[in-house]
Amino acid sequence: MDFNSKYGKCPIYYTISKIQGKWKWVILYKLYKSKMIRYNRLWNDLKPIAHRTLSKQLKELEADGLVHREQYNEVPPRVEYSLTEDGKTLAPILELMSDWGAKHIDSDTEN
Amino acid sequence: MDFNSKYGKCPIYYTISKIQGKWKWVILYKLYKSKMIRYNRLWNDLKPIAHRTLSKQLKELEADGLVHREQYNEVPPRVEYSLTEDGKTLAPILELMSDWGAKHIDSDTEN
DNA sequence: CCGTATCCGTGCCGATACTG
DNA sequence: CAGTATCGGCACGGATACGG
Repeated sequence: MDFNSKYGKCPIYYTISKIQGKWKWVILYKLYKSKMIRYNRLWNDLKPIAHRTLSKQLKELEADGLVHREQYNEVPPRVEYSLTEDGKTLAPILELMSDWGAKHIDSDTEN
Repeated sequence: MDFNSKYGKCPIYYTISKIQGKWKWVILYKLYKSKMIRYNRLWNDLKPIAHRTLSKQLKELEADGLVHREQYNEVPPRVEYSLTEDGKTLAPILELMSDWGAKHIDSDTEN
């Protein structure tokens, strides 16, 4: 494996590097399930996430072309987030990750 | 979504929390593809990873029951790592992540 | 060969307060 | 409502050296 170039030519390393951050996968999953969701709704669903964190990770996802941001100049302001076409290609991974987690939460004795 | 309990009852959050760490997905992928691999081989393939990092993440994966460690008391010592049955259930995700990365590395203009 | 010990930088992330 | 600004802690991970 060659890590000299930026993403090391290791496909899976590229993927996890691109979607790094404690909440990014969860954010993507939420957007995937909601199709479209307002900032505050997202924030409430993901609480206890901090504003700064949510905002920053959304911005990064947007810059990476995975998330689309639509702003309506109303009063009060409204902003809706959704997956881009590129972002939607992650859907199978999101589903599998969620399924895997669901199966293993149960088998954990605690909780 | 409820994050009061340890894993917040959010399956995908559980998954990424369990497999957190800059290299864990790559390590798992390597083990998946190799079936079984010696420590030094792994270290070479993942270079520039630090010993401390590789060792620690392997230990955590072992503690989480995803990776099996087999030690042979020879001279020189030999240790082989492989996926447990539980670890193998991640295979579809590993495949998809790798595929996704492969597709998107190409479409990145740089590199 | 296969790690652990030690030390240390930095980058992520959270709390809180403030703005258009 | 939808964020940004500022500040700070701390956990993660890297370099290096040493041990079984």
